[in-house]
Amino acid sequence: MTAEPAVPGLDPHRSPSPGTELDEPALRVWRAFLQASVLLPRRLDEELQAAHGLSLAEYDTLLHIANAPDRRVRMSVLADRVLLSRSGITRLVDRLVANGMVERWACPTDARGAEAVLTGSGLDRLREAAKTHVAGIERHFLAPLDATDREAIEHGLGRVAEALDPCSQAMTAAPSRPAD
Amino acid sequence: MTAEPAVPGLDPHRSPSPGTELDEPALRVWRAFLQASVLLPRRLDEELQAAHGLSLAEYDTLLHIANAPDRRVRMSVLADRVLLSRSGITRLVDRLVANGMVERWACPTDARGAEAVLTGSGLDRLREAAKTHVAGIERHFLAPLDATDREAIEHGLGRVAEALDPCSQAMTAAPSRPAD
DNA sequence: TAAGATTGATAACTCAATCTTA
DNA sequence: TAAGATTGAGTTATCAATCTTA
Repeated sequence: MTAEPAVPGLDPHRSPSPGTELDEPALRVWRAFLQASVLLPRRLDEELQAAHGLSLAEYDTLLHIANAPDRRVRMSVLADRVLLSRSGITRLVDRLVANGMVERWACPTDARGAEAVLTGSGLDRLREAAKTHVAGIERHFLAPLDATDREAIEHGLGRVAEALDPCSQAMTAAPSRPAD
Repeated sequence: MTAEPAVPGLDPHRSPSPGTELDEPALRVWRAFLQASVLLPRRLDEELQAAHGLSLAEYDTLLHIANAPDRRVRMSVLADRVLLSRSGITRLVDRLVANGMVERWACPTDARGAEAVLTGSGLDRLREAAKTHVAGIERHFLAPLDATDREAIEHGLGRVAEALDPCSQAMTAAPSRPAD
């Protein structure tokens, strides 16, 4: 008991080597973000899985294909959007193909390329799953946030994400409009 | 081109079955959060790995042990803190033990239990890694956020996380004080 | 009988190497 | 020679089953 003063250089209450640690408020923001960033996707994944047998990544992939012109996307574009590696998206699409939600087509303009194309069944699955998923986002993410929180999170985390990967921002900023 | 109007029921511009989709602002907050929640931990993990051969989860585990009284923690407590399953923490601690950063001791008060104990070498590794990690958090997470953003993120995402897992909040709210 | 921790089997990702076409 | 996509090997997580002690 009376807890050892904790590790110098790590515990916010002591400051042995300045610059090596976060002050208390900074630590609290960081931990709040870290916790939410683990717990929230995990919960949404569980709900999606339980209700529709889809993982969050699979859902997200279907959604990106569905929102693309003609409901077809190049594999590499898809990988960028879903924040997965090339091989990762190959395997994920393999699963969707095996379950009849997606078909793989050769790219007409570049014979090296492949396109993932949503099937009717895939669209149906997606539409069903969307109800669950949207409800989950509203309940677990949006509900606890007031207008100020939402504004700040969009702004702040938007900048954070943009700095980490400038490419992936097209989608976030201007959803499904060709030019903006 | 001129992008098909996208999938009904999924695209914010059309509203075929109300309640099935998020409005545009909500969608933007959500996507900002989702992107940051993938990209930021990934980047911090890469930096830690490159500079010190530690994953983010390993770092976090070492930190929790280090900040515990006596630098020792029960495995199950550790699992809760690091948001890992029981078997997950067993395997992670296995790696830390194999690398000499942690030792496994029998729990004195409950012979079923085990405690993870930080070694001197583990503490050294942690201290070194902390420099990199704190710098990364400041640079990639805190720097793009102004005071308002931080406040909102701490409050808002704090509530989000708390609703998803009431237990895991003890740490976030009151770091390393026995009673609060 | 239940709780703490570990082990076996499995899933989903990564990197590096490969194959095909530009 | 390089770019798009896939395959092979390895890593790290999970769940379910097991072992030990309360």
